[in-house]
Formats: sequence, C-alpha cells, structure tokens
Amino acid sequence: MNASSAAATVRQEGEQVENRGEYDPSNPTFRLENSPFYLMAHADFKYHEDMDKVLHKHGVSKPIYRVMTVLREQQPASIGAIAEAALTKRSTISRIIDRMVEQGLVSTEPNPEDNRITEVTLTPAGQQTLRKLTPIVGRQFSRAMVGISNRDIAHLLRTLKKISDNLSKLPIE
Amino acid sequence: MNASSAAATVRQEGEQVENRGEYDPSNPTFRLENSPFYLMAHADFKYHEDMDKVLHKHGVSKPIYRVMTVLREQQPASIGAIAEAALTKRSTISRIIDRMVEQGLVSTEPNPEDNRITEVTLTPAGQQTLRKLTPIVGRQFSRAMVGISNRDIAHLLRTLKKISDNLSKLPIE
DNA sequence: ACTAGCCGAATACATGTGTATTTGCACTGA
DNA sequence: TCAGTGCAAATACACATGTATTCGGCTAGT
Repeated sequence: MNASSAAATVRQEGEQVENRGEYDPSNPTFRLENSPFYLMAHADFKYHEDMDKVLHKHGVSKPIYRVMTVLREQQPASIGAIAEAALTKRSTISRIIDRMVEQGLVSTEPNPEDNRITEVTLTPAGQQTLRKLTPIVGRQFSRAMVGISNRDIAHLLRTLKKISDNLSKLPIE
Repeated sequence: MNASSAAATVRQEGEQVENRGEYDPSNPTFRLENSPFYLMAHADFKYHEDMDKVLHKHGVSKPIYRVMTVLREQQPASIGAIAEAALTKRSTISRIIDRMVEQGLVSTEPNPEDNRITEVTLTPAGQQTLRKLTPIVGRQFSRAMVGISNRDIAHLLRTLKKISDNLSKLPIE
C-alpha cells in the first residue's frame, strides 16, 4: 500500500480527498519547485519582467497596461470595476487613472445616473497606444508557449479556473 | 480548413507554430478570462489574499513567509540566493531580513570564506513559527485543489515549468 | 422633506519596494 | 605590496501601494 492510497478517504458525495504527497506544502518532502503556486508566480514574473522593459519604451507601466487590458474588454468602466478586474485596490486604481488622464490615455466622466461613479474610457490616443502594444504582447505570449499545444493550454486554463473557483467559494477554515 | 490548421507553419526541426486563436492576446477575440497569465495571477492572488490574513495573526507578512519558505529548503542562504529564489530584489530582501532579525526569526553571520556574503539562518524560534504555520498553509493548499486530481496537478506543473523555461531561455524579440 | 446610513471615489498617512549609489571585501596583475 | 576591478550587501532617495479616513452623492424610512 503506497502513501497515496493510504490517506485517500471517502467523503460525502463520493468526493475524494487525495494525499497530495510532494505537492503538499505541509509535507516534509515538499519542494518549492513542485509547488503550483510558486511556479505560477515564477512564470508570471518572467512573463512581465521581459514585457515591462519593452512597454516602458512606450511610456506604459505594468499597472497602466493592466488597466488598458481591462478597458479593452469593458468600456466605459468604473474605478471599482477596474480595481476588481485588475486585482488592485480602488485607491490605487484611482491614482493610476489620474496618471493615465495626464498622459492622455483615458478620459473620465461621472456616470449620469449616479454621480458617485467615475466612468473611465480609452481616448483615441489610448486605443492607438494599445494597438501598438498588442503585437508586442502577442510575441511575448507566443514565446512563452513554444512547444505547448493548444490542448495543453486548454487544460491549463481549466485547472487554473478550478483553483480560482475553489478559493472564491469555500471559506478559509 | 479551420483557422488553426490554416496558420500552422512547418519550421525547422519540424517544430510547429500553432495558431493560438482565442488564447492569443493579440487576437481581437481575446478575452482576459482565457488568458493563462491572467488566471495565474488571479489564482495566486486569491491564494495569498486568504492566507495573508491568517499569517498576520502570527506576526508573519507575505514577504517574510516567502523568505522562510526559501530558507526551509536551503539553509544557510545568502541574501542574493534568497532574493533570486523569492523573485525579489536584493535590496528588498536585505531589509526584510533586517526585520526578521528584529523579530528573532533568523540570525545572520558573514560567510567565513567570503566576508562580503551574509548567511541567513532560521533561529529555533523561526523554525518553531514555520512549523506552526505549515498546517495552515497545507489546509489552504488542499482547499485550492479540491476536485483536482494529482494527475492534473502533475500536468499543471509540467506546463508551468515549460513556460518558465521558455521565458528564461529565448531572448525577447 | 429630512435625516441616517450606505456606497463610490478621492485623499492623508504610513509603509514597502525598486533604482541608483555607496561601502566593504576579495581577487588580479603590475 | 598595492592599485584596479568586480561583486555582495547595505543605504539614500524617489515612488507606488495599502489602510484608514474624508468627501460627496444616492436611498430608504420617518
């Protein structure tokens, strides 16, 4: 009987709690290089590390690029909505938007139905900048995915979504 | 002929460059929710968001926990080695170590063979704290991985490592 | 109509991080 | 031996972020 099957316990709904073995950070044999979250951070770090250098040449910082990415999907968007999508605090987004307004990348106007809400929109210059940046980002993405099939990417997405779901739903403790 | 096969081009060594379709951030139909890197950031964010709250009750911040995780694997370790493993600048690690020394979590001493190098070691109190934290982190990990098989985790690790490798090796542009 | 409570955004303050520089040590070659 | 070079760590400074608070507008209950 191996360690994996020894600790597998049948729960309600037939759900299995697997022994995570070397993946479990509370296991003494655990190694960082086998940690999904460490590897995510690592991949993400490398991805942005390179890209930032290029983006900066175009006057665009990482947080600004993040905001532009969000705006490309939903426009106009409120400060709060941007903050949520960009995984950043509202106060921070508020100031990033200030800078973007100064740079002429976005414009803001109060929501006519609720004056508390600030709606943010990409200006033509902002859209222009975004279009210029898009192929650069595309190349970086291709570079990252060399040798990885679309099937693998789909699998990766499914797993990552599942993890996010799990962490959103269940309470901690 | 579908879009995927249309753009697949045979390169040297038989390497294929796939059409990434909806995964490609430079594609007009691209959506953030289909972006591997966005989902990595999202999962990582959620994972640490919850954990930080708990760790703070034990007087341990996220960067401090990161350093402790690195030290668990390699001890003693130099400032530079810790910085590299923790994906953080040396100057930042230097100051984090200062705080950890104040808290009695680690001790430092110059490397006897090279006095420029500062070797960092967990104190008994630091090891004690780490042991106390380990099961908490383990629970958070289990929570994140509910419904995900060890096979899927292995697949995730392979893909993430491949991505990191790609980004480390090839030059940008 | 008014007030209390809520909510979104903006701001004051404290803190943490990165960049650039400095300090101190080790190695090399004259 | 000593100057020059290179490297690790520490520090000065500038800047960005988060927390807590404030400001202003919306909404419901009286």
